Amino acid sequence: MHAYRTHNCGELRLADAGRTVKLSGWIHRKRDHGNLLFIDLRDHYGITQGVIDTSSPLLREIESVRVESVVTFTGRVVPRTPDTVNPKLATGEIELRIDAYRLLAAAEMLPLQVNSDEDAGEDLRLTYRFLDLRRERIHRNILLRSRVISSIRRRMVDAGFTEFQTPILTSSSPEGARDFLVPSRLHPGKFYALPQAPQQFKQLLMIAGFDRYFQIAPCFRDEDSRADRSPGEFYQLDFEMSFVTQEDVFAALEPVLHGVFDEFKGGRKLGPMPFPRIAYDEAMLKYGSDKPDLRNPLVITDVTEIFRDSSFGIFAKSVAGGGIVRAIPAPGTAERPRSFFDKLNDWAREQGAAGLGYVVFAEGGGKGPIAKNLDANRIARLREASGLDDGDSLFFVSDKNVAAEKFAGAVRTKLGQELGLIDAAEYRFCWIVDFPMYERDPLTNKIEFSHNPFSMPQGGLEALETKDPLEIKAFQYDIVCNGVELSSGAIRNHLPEIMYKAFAIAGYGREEVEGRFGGMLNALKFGAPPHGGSAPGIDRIVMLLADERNIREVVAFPMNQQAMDLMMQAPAGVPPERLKELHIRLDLPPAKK
RNA sequence: GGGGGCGUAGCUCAGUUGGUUAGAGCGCCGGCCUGUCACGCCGGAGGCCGCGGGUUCAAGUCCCGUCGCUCCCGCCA
Repeated sequence: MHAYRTHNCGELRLADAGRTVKLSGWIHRKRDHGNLLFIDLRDHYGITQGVIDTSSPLLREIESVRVESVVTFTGRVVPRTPDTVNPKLATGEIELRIDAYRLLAAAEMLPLQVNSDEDAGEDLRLTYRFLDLRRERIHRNILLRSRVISSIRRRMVDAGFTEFQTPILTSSSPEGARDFLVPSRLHPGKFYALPQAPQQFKQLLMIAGFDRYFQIAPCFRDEDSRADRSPGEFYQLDFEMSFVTQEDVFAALEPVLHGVFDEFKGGRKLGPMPFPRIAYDEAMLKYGSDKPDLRNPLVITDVTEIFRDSSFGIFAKSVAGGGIVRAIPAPGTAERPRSFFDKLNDWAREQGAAGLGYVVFAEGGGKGPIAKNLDANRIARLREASGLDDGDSLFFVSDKNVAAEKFAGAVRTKLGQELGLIDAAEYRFCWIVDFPMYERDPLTNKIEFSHNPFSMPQGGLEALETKDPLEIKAFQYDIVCNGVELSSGAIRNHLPEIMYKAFAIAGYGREEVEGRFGGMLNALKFGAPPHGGSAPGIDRIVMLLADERNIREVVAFPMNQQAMDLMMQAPAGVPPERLKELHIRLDLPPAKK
């Protein structure tokens, strides 16, 4: 007989009745009837009910074992009587008559309850993550993560991609975030950097002729966390392809993502392929965001001209000062009480906006504070521009360009939620394309790269030499699902001359570019294929599929918001000898009390 | 770096206009119970009300400071 088990806790069925079996697992729950004791035994695979009564001398002993202790039960599988079958359990048609028992590891009193859905505080859950991970929901999430990654890997290999590993200890990358640094013992005063992404390595693999690369790649960025952004580290499906256009990249990734979502979507709906392509400018206008949630049917319109020189003074003044006015529809809200509009206005102020204007369409005209200050002609134009009619209302925001655009997006999202327009059981993808290559820093007034400086500008060298930099688009794209940015990607700039010119426009001299990105430039000089790729975030994909709102729910051992591992107690100080060996002396700020 | 929320028993939380001995559910300990599956019933232990200061006859409650967690902005192409 096996030492620990002949079966797992999820597999016994009616057909096994009569067999003598051995099960091992954690005591999930006990129901003690005095002379009859039920024990739910749990392992990774499921739960099986054990039962023991006064006919066994072991009853008193097993009664006293605490939940979450690890035990082995030996006994006979017996069918349950029809009235005691538990349809909620896969093993619910049988139970185990316990006639031998072994305590493998006793558990102390628990700091959090494994057999409960009760939401423990996150710091407690992270301190005792090994217990938290026993709990059904998070256990399932981590398992889903594993299956999703397997599925991605299989689909990528089937699509002709080759998996690589790239260095973890590497040099500082030219990307935007802060690096995590690792001191070098052999080279005092020098530091490795952990990769923010394997960006340069995957490009080098293309230059090396490997054609189609992918990696489930760990990425490290020393930036503050968010609910959808892991502190410190996260994983990407990093891939790159040679001899491709932007559409070739889309055509490669779409079936992988669509396939994975289709495989794991459960009962939820999934939009069709190909995913819609939306230009960045259009996304900012219609959705007020470069990561629009397309489940939200509301579309923003620009109504700046309708308010220009109008008698609604606040907006007319804003427009005269170079501002814009954006309108967000709220269909079917005309009959809502005044408090509906007031609450949204309060919310807008909380968000730091001046307020939220609105017009209610009724009886062929307009009602509300703004409508009183607008002539009938302008009301009619608003109605036409927004495509609304009696029974609907229209909200307005006015501000300088970018601020108004973004706040209109926030209002669109808020209205979508308030009006219940967003179908939670649906996945809607889109590509955002044609990102601007450059933007003007509002503070310094300088031209700078708006996103990735290594993207190929649309129009190539000619565009850089002849066009207004702010008009130049890049072959750069994001993939977005349900308002979550899954990745950025680009067709890379693989020609040194275009790279020098692109950097020159942003104010970087030839020497500076060579100094900072010499390795990459050098590689491009010896025959680089046109190439491009993308890197969807694995954690975010799993988060969407698991229907979780916090990314830490799909990471087995995440750090907390302060980038600390509460269980392993990282980061930690190091002994002075280690620092000495590294030639590092600390210069700490005054200690907090 | 900035803003919001939270901090009371091992856990999740309640705690009224400041007013006797700070409560509940779960867990823990003890007792009863032979068909439960969130078993039930009876009893018990368990509190620096995050920490420090202040106002007051009186502070979990009000004020100031501080620490911690979390959500958002900045930041993250």
